[in-house]
Amino acid sequence: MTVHDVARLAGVSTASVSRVLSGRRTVGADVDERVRSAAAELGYQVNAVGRSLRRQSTETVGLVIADITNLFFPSLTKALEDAFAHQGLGLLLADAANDVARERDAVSRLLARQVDALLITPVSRLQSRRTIDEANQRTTVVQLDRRASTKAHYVGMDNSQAVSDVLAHLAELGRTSPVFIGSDPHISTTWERQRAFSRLAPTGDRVLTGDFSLDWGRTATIEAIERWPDTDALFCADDLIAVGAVEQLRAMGHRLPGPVAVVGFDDTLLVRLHTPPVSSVRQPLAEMAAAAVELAVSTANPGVQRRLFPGTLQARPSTAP
Amino acid sequence: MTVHDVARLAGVSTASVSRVLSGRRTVGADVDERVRSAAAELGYQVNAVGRSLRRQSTETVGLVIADITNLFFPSLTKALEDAFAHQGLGLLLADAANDVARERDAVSRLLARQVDALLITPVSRLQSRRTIDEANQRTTVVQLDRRASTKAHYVGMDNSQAVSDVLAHLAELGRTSPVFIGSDPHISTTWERQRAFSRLAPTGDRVLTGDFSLDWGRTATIEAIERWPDTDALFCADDLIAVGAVEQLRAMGHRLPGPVAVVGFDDTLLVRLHTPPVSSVRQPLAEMAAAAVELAVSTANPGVQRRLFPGTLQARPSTAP
DNA sequence: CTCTCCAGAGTAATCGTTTACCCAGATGAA
DNA sequence: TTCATCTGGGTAAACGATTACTCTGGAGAG
Repeated sequence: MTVHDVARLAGVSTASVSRVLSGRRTVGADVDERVRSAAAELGYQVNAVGRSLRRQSTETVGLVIADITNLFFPSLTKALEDAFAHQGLGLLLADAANDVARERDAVSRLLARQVDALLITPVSRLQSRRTIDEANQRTTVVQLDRRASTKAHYVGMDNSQAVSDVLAHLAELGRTSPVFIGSDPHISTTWERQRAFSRLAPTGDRVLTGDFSLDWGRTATIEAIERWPDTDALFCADDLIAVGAVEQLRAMGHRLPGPVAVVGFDDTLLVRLHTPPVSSVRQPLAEMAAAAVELAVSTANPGVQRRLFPGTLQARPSTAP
Repeated sequence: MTVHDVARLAGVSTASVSRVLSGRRTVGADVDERVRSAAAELGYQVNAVGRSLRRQSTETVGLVIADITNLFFPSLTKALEDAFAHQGLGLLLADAANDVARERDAVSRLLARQVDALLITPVSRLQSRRTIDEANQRTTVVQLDRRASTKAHYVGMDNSQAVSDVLAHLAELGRTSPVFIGSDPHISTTWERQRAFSRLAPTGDRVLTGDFSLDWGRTATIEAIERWPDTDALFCADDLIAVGAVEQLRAMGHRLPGPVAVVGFDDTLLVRLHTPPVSSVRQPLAEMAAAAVELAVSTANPGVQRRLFPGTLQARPSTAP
């Protein structure tokens, strides 16, 4: 079922069929009508592969997610899928499973498929740079949430501002001795949040780093309370750690809300549905996705763009007085 | 950068280049060597669009997810991505956002892209049927987790067995008056679980149906306890409802573990990290994904396949004595 | 020595669509 | 009336890779 079949049935040339169906040039009323009804009769649908080859554009963008089991990324993926589908663009998904080598592989496969743009949440702040820079020479690359290269676009949250907001919130409640529980410092978001904390918090040197897990939240909590007994807030680099911290505090006999507050990042279902609910910084996913679309489809090249969006603290019982 | 460039540099024909790089026919040792080094020198990478057009195969499968915000589906997506990437197959993702019209759209877009197979978790047991049957005439369709048509392959969990296992577990603990809290009965899994419950449970007529939400879990719990005061277990169609039920029970002053047990489906992070942890039936995602791959790539057509895998109850405090 | 067969290599057709280019006829201005 | 312009349509050349087909030379069988 091709344009030729439609053309034959309609008694016109393939050029006319293409013109009618893609609407890229006007044609006479009768030809238009004949083509449309022929196409309808045959149930013809354009073959996107042939079109892509000729047009040199696939109307598809690649998305490389650092770790799709991390609850935050499905939310981001959904926001992106929404935004791109709205533009008629498909999303070719790949998971890097937190592994730089798999990430490089995924990027290479997506490039071979001639994606019109590549979205990526880099696995590692340092080690993903080369992969991104190489890809950036072949297509438009947009870094999302995390960043590893200054040569490619970036869309994310203003972590500095977010950290500052959270600290202000804590201070308002009289909590002035927070400890930062970081996750893996190879992750750019964690890294940025931690640096902002060090710069802005009264107890800026109280920082622990570990990995992305509930257990790390638990052990870090024990360590924090032990090393700094006057701790009155645990500022966690992400929600999973925050939940671990809350669990540990309760296991240690603390009440929540109580003497030690806990706050996380990303506002995933995890903290919203937890008992008690845990405060967390929400990223404006829809706006970020819209910005990603804009950068991905922009033909004009006004240099590398960096778009930072404000995060908003969702205050919940875990930080209540 | 095309086969022509490589051919010119290597001093051979494009046919030879293609043969070496795709490895589909043997060539002489010197030609092989010359082509490889020319390709390496130019950094040539095959253009998958051209290849797809000629080979009439995109090495890509489409995945239409009913609702990607439903925590279970990201896990499924990850399992699928893993399994298909392993075969060198890409995953083109679309979200139906729980809407039959959007689902139809997504399917049509994926078909236009000539996906080699289409994976789908149908939005509605009844209304998705036509979309699936139509797609099934154009490519191989595999229904996953949920099903709407008997004419297309299906890979899922044996809900009957799972329900039976859970009831046995409850009975062992002396709980013989369970209530089933269903979700939207248009969802095939919910529907099957509910029917199995009605058939197998001693209190098979105690069934409430609502929607996929925490709040429904809450209100259903209230209603259940009110209508059937001897209720000793809440058998929920999914984890979100189960968590809602647990929350409501606690709000009503029940202890957990305690007189009323709660069990859910899908074993998402939600129930694993909840306090108290909630029992749930785990689906064997990796096996299901492997089966999906097998069906998707199978060229031989031995008729419509139905692959059911056993679920395993993860017993946790919410059903403890 | 002749004939068949085979391996290795090249030529060119092909996949389905778009579009550069061309042509005919009509329109309108001078 | 003449010439430039415009409109609507067709022809055929792309896009990039694969592969059916062809050709050549050599090996092996008889």
